[in-house]
Amino acid sequence: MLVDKLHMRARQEPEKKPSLVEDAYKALKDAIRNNVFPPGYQGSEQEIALRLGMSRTPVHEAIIRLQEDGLVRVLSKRGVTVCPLAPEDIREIYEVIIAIEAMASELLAALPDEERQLVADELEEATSDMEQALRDDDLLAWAAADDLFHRTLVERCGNSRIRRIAQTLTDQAHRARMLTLKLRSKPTGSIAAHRDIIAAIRKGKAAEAHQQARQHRISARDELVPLIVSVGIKHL
Amino acid sequence: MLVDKLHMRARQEPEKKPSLVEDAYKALKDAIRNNVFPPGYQGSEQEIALRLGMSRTPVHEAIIRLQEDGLVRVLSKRGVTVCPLAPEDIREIYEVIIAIEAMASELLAALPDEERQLVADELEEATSDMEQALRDDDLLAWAAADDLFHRTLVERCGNSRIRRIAQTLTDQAHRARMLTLKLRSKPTGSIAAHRDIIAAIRKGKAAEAHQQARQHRISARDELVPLIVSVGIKHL
DNA sequence: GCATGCCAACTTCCATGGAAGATGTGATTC
DNA sequence: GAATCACATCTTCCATGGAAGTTGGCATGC
Repeated sequence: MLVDKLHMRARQEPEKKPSLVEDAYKALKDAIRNNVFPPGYQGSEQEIALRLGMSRTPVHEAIIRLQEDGLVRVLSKRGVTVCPLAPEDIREIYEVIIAIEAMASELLAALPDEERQLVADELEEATSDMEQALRDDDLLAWAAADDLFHRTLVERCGNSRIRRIAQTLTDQAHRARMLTLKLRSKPTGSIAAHRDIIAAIRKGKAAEAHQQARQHRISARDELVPLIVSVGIKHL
Repeated sequence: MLVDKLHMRARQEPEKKPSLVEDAYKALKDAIRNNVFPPGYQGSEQEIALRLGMSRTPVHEAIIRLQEDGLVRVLSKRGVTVCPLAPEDIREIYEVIIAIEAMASELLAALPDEERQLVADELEEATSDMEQALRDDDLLAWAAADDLFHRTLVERCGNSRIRRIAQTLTDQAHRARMLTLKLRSKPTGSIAAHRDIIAAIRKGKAAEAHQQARQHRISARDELVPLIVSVGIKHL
């Protein structure tokens, strides 16, 4: 235990201390993700503070961070509003994801052999979870496993900035993702695409991994964006 | 004048109102960029507030934003410190830039003809400025023109998230850039590379524009990172 | 009925004070 | 002389109040 503590210190991990700001940030982010505050919702910091049982200050500061993340917007003296996502925004987000994840895959494929195989194993596990979920007809489990695959991709690539950017983007896109999940047909194609990416990583073929990941996300975009447009949703 | 105001409103531009937080944010960012607060500098919000002639609150909130940008870090109860950049960070930043700008170029090349040529003209202008600066032996002007080229690339690509991410990254890398500017030999190669990118955009060849921009930034990374390592700088 | 202007009720924005935590210094103990 | 502990001082963190700005409604005038 003592060793653990020292280890933590040595690892430069500055010890998490739960602050009210952090609590508010997480709670609000979660509330937005799960449509507790639907897009377009407008409320006051006072009201949110009351709901979270804290003062206005930590709420205010959490909202500053959420605004930096692009999730909310404060309308100077008129309250804070949850940013709605237009199809245009989804397109933008996917364009960045295409570029970012392709780079992440490329970096993974350039890792030393041992670690590369380890990551590939993790990716493979997430992919078989998707397979299983599909057999069980459990869309939510499928989405969770798919999420895990893509999260692993960026978290293991060795670039903290890629990880952070990808996280912020998927936070934004989460609502759209949940919507389209129910709308489209069974996503059987993803599994094969994931296996292609994994294979390229295993072989250490950076260019191929890049191309496969890129194509996978391009396909996703080309499927989702028209779908969203077709249902006539202006924002969500 | 009245027309202007109406025009602004119509354009959904929510009217900039200079708030103290915004002032503090810009002032601090600028101070960090220009090494007024050198990397590793540690100070208190109180002190900064005094220096900027305002209360602690707006400074505190500005620092939250700067922390979100990755420029500073607040050490809970021990002051705020300016994040030093290790060579590792430079590598990370460039990896993201490689991916992001390649995508931006690709998007530019996919624009409708008219706008594409317009942007190409802008890019060409920045590039000839670089040429001129090189003839004048004015490194600072060269850097400014080079900056403008890359900024134009991402600002005109039609993706606001790409623009934002690129801006944040270049803010972080600015110090490193200024340092290496003096260290390396004359950057004559960039001009040809820029022209290749411009040509691809003019022709509307998305894949080629992507590849050219990517290669240009890869070269930059492969030149800068070893350079920084070679001078034995651990962080800056 | 309709436009106009005032006003009360909100909102964020900023200042300030106290609470709690971190740090370094010096007294105390052995 | 070295280790330990109390404490003074500095820091961020959070609460709260007042200032300034925005909005919607209501009275007023025609």
